[in-house]
Amino acid sequence: MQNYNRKQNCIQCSHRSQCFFNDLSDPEYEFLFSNKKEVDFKAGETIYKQGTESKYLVFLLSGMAKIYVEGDNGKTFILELIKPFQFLDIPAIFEDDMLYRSSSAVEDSRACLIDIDVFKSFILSSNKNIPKLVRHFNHAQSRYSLRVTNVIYKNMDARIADSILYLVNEVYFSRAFDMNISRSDLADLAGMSRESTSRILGQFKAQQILNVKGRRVEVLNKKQLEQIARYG
Amino acid sequence: MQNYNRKQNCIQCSHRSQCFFNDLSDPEYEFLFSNKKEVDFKAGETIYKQGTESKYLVFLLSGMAKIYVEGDNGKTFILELIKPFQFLDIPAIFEDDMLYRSSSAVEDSRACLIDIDVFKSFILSSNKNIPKLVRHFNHAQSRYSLRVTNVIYKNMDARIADSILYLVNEVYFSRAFDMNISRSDLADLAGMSRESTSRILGQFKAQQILNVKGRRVEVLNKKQLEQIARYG
DNA sequence: CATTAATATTGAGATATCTCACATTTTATA
DNA sequence: TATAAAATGTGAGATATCTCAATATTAATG
Repeated sequence: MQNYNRKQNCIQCSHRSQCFFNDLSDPEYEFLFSNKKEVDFKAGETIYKQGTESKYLVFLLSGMAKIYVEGDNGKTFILELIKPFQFLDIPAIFEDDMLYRSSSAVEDSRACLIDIDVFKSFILSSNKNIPKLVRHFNHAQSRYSLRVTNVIYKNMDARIADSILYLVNEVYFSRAFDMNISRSDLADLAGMSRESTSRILGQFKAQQILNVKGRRVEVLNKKQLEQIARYG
Repeated sequence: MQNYNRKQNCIQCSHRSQCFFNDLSDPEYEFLFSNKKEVDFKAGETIYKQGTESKYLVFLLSGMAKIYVEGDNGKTFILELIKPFQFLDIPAIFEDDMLYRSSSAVEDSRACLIDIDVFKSFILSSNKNIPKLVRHFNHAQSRYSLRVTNVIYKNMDARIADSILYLVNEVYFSRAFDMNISRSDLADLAGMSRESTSRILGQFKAQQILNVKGRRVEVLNKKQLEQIARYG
C-alpha cells in the first residue's frame, strides 16, 4: 500500500491540531487506509455538495479545495481553504453521514477517500483517537465563529483585510504569494461582490498597503492591514 | 445526590441528538456529576465569554440562555437559544478549554456546572460516549451552517421569517407563543437592527402572516412564512 | 395608582454595498 | 501569433439596511 509519507507531511500540515496520521502505528495506518480510493478533481470540479450523504471521508493529497456554504440563489460563501494533508469535512458520522457544506477544487487536486465505516471503526477502536477528532471539531467551530463575526460585524475594507491576512497567515505562510484563487473566490471568502473586491484591492494598492498585480499579492504594511481588519 | 430526573427530562430535550444522559448507568451518572456545582443566573447575566477558558461544562437546568458571537463593536449575533437539559457550549477540550462563543441568560436560569476534567475522563472512559459527543458537534456545525447561510444570503424579510420559524419549530414548539426574548434579541437572532426588526414585524402583521402583540406571537400563515424565509 | 424607566415603534435621511454596463487585461485556443 | 474567451477593473445609479430622533407603549417602582 502506498504510504502517504506521513511523518514528513505533517510538518506541512497547517491544521491547528495535530494531523490525524502522525502517530499511527503501522497496523492502524493499514486499517484506516484499507479500501481507500484515490480520485482526481479538475479545477472547479465539485467534490461534494451540502445536503448529501457521504460514504467517504475526503483527505486532500495535492492541490487546493474550498469549503463553502451555498444559498438558494446559487451564491457561495467560502468558509475555508483546504491544503494537502488536511481533511475536508467530516460528515455527520454516528448520525446520517450528512455533509453540511460543499466543497470544490480551486486547482487540479488529488484526494484520498477513506471509507466512512472504516473511519468510524477506527475512531471507536481506541480512545487515543478521540482527542484528535475533538480537536478537529474545535477547529471547525472556531473557524465558523471567526467567519461569522467577520461577515456580520465588519465593513468591506475590514473583510478584505481579514481575508488577505487569512491567506498570509494560514494558507501561504508568506507576505508575498501567488494566489491560486480567483477574484471571485476572494470575494466569496470576504462575503461581498466581485466588483467591490476589486475596488478595495485597488484602494489598498493606492494606499501602499498591498501590491497587487494579477494573482500576485504582496503585503507591504501588515500592521496597517491588521488595523483595518480589526477596526474597518 | 440530586438526580436530574433524566429519563423524563430527555423527552423535553429538543436537541437533535439524544440527550447525553438518557442511557447512563447509575455509576456513570454518579461519576459525571461528582463535583457538580449549581449556579443561578439572573436574566441578562453573562454565563461565559468567548475567548476565555472554562473549567466547566455548563448544562442548563431551568430558564433559557442565548449563545452568541460578539464583534469588536459590542454588537452580538445570536447563534442559538438553549433550553433546559441542553448543554451550552462544550469548550475546546483536549486543547486549551477555550470557548469560542459567549452565553448569557435571557431569563432567570439555573445551570449545572460539570467539571471539565471529569467530563474528559467520562468521554474517554467508554467508546459508547463518542457517538453522543460527535452528534453534539454535528448539531453545532449544522446550526452554524444554517445561521451563516441565513445571514449572508437572505434579505431582512427572510431573516425575520426564518427567526420566527426557528422559534416555532425549535424553541417553543407551537405556532403561538409568548417570547421570553426581547425585540433586541430577536434582532440579534436575525442579524439586523432593532428598528428594522420592528418594521418587518409590523409589515407581517399588516399582511396577516403574524399576529404580534407585545411578546405574544401567533403565526397565522405558516406556509407563507416559510415561503418568505426561503425566497425573501 | 401614579410616575418613572425601559422597551418598542415609526419616519426620514444617511450610508454601505450591490448591480449593471462597459472597458481592459489576462488566459486559452486555433 | 491571432483570435476568442474568460477574468478583472471601473463608474454611476439603484437598493437595502442602518442610524438618529421623536413618539408610543409596556413594565417596574415608590
